[in-house]
Amino acid sequence: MAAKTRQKSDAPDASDRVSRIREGVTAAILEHRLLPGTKLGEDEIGEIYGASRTLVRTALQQLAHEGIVNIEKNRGAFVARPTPADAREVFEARRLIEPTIVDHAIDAVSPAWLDRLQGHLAEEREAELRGDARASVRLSGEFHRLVAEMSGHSIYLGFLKELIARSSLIILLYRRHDTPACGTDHHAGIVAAIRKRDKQAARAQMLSHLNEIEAELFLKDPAADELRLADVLGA
Amino acid sequence: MAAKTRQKSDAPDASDRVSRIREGVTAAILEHRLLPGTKLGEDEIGEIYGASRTLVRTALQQLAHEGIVNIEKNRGAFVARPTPADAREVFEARRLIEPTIVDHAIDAVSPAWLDRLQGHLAEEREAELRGDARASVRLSGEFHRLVAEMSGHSIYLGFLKELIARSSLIILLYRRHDTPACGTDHHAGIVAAIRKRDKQAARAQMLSHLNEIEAELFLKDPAADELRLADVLGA
DNA sequence: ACAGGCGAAACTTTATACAATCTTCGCCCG
DNA sequence: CGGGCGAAGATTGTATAAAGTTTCGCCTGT
Repeated sequence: MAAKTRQKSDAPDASDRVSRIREGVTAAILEHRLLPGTKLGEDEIGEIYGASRTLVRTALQQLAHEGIVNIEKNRGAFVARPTPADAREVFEARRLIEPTIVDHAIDAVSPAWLDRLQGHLAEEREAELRGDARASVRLSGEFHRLVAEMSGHSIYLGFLKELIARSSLIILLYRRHDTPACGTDHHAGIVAAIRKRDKQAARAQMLSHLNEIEAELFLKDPAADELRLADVLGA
Repeated sequence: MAAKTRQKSDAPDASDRVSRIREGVTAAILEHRLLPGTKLGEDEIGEIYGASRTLVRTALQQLAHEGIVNIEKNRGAFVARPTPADAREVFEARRLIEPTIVDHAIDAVSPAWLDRLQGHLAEEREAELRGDARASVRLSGEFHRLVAEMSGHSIYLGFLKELIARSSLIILLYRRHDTPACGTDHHAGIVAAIRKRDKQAARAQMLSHLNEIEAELFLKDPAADELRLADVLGA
């Protein structure tokens, strides 16, 4: 019922064309194929998806609202470039919300959900074995999203989708080493706690998981312009 | 800086025309001049604001993303009608986020902010004395938003804006008595705690404030269709 | 040789026209 | 007299074209 209310406005996998565009671009950003600062021209995207600029524009506006695209007036849309301050805010929000989400997930636990979680872990392991960094990044985020879906809390799910997308950009921009996404083992531990219906352990593991991800980042406050230049030179 | 990143995508008070439409409609919904279920025709709104359907459409899509408008394919946009389940989710989320927000607000406390808070309390009292229910409803929500702005946490602010807007609809739909919005006294108490920089008291007061608001609601699960009929008859 | 300004091209923004879909009202049939 | 079918009207979804803004290159003047 709650889901039905949002179904049309926010359809996650609707078959209409604007959703296809949105998801295509989102995937490209989340898999780090589109780097922060990249210009997303309307014609360009429209040609790729065989759609008119009207639809592309709608999709880009949605992505802007989700915070992974910036629309600058009369200049166009660009892949967002979160600042270190943004990064800290995102992770703080995740530390606040995700422990509560796992709580709810445990309340909703069922064999079917455990299967899905287990299957996801398998996918993650496989991608990492393959050395497929893109798939790893994507699956790593999808794990958290899966737990949120499991919680059945549509508002938390919506918030978390936004936070995950931004996190992906943040990790790309600020990670220290070439860490292979965030540890698959952490995810396995969280699933184990969910299976045991041990809320306290699940919350604690989720929290430390998030802390470790953030700890691997290099979040210094640069003069924003310096950063911009440095990145451009690097790319 | 963080704010600048979101400025264009999410501009709260930008001078462009689509923002004017969005804020006009939002205000109408928050002040309970537009009731849940009301159809928002594109031509209709466009004529009011002297804008073409393109701009109206953009504004409505943003409102849909904020959760206060539902867009049904090929049918149009309607003021959202949150279910009791939605209502419980919204208030749970607020209970999670707002105590943390007041914490941050206390960290950012300054004479200027205290003045703004005090001024807002005065406005609220005045509106209530005038018996201006519309202004009361609006100001009551704006208080929470003000605290969120004070916290300087742009992500929490964005989330809370959404939650406040939905809360307004929920209160309209499900309140038991004609309670004069949520108690101004609570707000005064919260401001007092902020002034004293007493985080524990501020969190506790915010929490009990939210609990009291929700306690005044009548959140039974009706057959959705029954509810719809009852409302229509009432209106 | 270099700085400043002018102009054209490319892009976004906005408006309008067209197509598809749904709703509604009337009519016919049972 | 009630229910279902069908066509007209209205509304949304999509595309295209006109308008405004920015940006970049080039030219001129010093």
